[in-house]
Amino acid sequence: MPTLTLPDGSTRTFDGPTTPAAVAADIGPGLAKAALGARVDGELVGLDHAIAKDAEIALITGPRGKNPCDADALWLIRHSGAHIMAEAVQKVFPDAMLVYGPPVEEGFYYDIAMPEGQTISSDDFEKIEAEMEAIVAADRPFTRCDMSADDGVSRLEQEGSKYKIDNARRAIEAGADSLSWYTTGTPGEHWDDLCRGPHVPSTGRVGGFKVMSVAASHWHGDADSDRLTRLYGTAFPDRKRLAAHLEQLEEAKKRDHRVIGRKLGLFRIDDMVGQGLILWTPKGAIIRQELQDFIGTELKRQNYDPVFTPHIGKLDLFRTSGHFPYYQDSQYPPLVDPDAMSRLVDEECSCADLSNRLREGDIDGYLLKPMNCPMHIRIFDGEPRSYRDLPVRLAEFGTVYRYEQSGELGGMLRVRGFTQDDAHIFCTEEQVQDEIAGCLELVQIIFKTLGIDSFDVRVGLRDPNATKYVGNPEVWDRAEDACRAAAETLGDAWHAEEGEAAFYGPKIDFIVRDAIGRSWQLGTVQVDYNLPERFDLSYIGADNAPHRPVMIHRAPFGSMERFVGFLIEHFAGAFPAWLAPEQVRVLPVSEKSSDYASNVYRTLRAAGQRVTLDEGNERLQARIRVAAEEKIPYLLIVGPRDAEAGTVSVRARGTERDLGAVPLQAFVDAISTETEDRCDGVVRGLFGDSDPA
RNA sequence: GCCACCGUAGCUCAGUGGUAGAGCACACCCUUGGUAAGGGUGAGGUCACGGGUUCAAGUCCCGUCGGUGGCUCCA
Repeated sequence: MPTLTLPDGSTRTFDGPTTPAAVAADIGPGLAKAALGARVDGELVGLDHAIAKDAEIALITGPRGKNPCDADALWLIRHSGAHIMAEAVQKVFPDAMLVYGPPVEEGFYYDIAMPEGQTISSDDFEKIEAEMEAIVAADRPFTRCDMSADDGVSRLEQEGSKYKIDNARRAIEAGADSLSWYTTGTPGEHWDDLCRGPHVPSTGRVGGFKVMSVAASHWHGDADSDRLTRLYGTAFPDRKRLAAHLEQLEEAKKRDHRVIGRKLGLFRIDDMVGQGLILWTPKGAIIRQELQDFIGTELKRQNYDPVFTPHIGKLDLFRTSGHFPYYQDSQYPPLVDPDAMSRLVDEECSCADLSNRLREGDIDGYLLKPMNCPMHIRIFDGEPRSYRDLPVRLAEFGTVYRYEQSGELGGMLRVRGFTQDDAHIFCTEEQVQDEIAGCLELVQIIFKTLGIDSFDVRVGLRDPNATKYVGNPEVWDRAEDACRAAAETLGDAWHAEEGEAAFYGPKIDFIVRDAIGRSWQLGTVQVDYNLPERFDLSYIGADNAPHRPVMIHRAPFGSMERFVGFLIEHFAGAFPAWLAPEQVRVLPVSEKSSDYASNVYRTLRAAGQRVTLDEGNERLQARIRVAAEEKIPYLLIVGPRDAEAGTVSVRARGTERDLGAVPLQAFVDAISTETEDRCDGVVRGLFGDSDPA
């Protein structure tokens, strides 16, 4: 006699074992029709799930009206969508073997092993979708069939799919004592697939779906294992929500920094220069320079010492740091000294030999620096240090080069040459906590000033079961506590991840998402016990004995390239005035006002604003449209009326008309304050509207 | 690096093996217009690059380079 408790606290008692479907029917026919699945004692289950004892139950239904779809409902729909797509694929490609098809954040995928020589291309999507359409239209029930583990495995062995056998074995190893299949329709008659479920009650409940893309993947995520075809799809309860999702994706693409960057002329990647190497055009350079100036003032406040170091250094430096040859795969090959090169040519040295001898250290060469720390360490070590000198904070916008795999490169977000807003803090063990706090404060100032409020903070801790870490455990514990405590000061969301620490120390990373939903690490703060050891760093303590300093690596922006790439998307190109490459554009109504317009232009220039004068012979509307597309924060429209009164008509970005006319000097003062204070809304404040755009 | 797709004017894109196209941007002319596209004319191309098939290739095939998405990596 199970008694079930509903989310509102009410209870219902049943005579014997029951199912969510029966519970829904008991409540009402509407709910019975709308139900997709249920959570029973927190576990997501199908409507046919047997409930034999008292439990808490929440029925899951599709969305009503314009409400967003419940996450559980979407999960069920997409999981079922993956099955429907798999069935369709096997109809189109009968020899395709299925591997694994889970729901994911934006939809689902199915990994498929295609027979030798066959591929799925985007041209096939239409055929697959047509088959899916037929399966959905038939509205066949998802029917679950359970088998004992032994019977299930022998069935799979008969069918001969090594992938499904593997899935089953893994499930059994994880503790499953039976295996289940889901049929889209009648078992024995219709298509089925090994699956733990649950699913929506019938195929018709997957109301809107689309095959999105095809990509390669590896079995078990192992690059050395079988190559699979991964087909991505998405599904929604209805076509309307699918259409809304697709439209949202289109919108997101318009925010892509590669699209906006080209449109606004912020940066270029040039084939002739090389993959993953950013050319900062004048407009993009302004944004970067403003950011560097911004953080520069904060660094001064926090007593950092700026330094400059070269782009290349001897291989021995990076042998000592451990970067070479350990990370050789992600470095540009070393540069060999010209004299040494001549000798090698005389010796008829082969490439393989050269590579070996560089690795062994027989010949020296130079490396494009993959990190700045070894250089900063040599600066620290260049003079004797007393505990009274600590902490030493060396800061540099240091450009580093890493030979990232070509398939990984993307716009400004993943590149081969980038400039870190890097600094290394050399301090005592006791100072670590305060120094980390100082670093986080920097990150906070940056994020707050730029209005970045959606980010993840990940505290990377060591994996308690691994032995790869350097430094002693008590020191690690203290550093990890310091990282946690510092993250705590950020208040909201941070999470610790075991095993995410670097081998040399724990770290705090700041992670954001780009326009199309991918995660990227921006700022980072890392404690390092390894490099001081490798370089044998020391300072003289109060006890007149040498001690090992601790190093902290930190880059609040991460890299200028990635940060600006992200920022372009964050602002969708509409930068606040202090960052905008062009802050103000003066638009004379007609040539009659061009003298006054020049006067306005010169006044703003003299006040240090980045201003242009558009004297084109287009109509005012056309010039406004162009300026609006260039996302210029302020347009000053000046005509005879303004010339007469000595005013400017201010049109702020994003407004339909000008805010009104103000005396020229009032505007100059307001925008100067707005840009100097790196804030928003001062100009608008002139018009009694202090809301930022 | 791997798999799939893509590469035509500065940009966005049409183009069925048979003479290279459009819109925007650009230049010039007309227009002097008070808040998101006034009109006209013109210039602009080794169809990514290199081979091949064919009477004929932007179009078909192979290779290279580059881009996109994903996988794998990411000190």
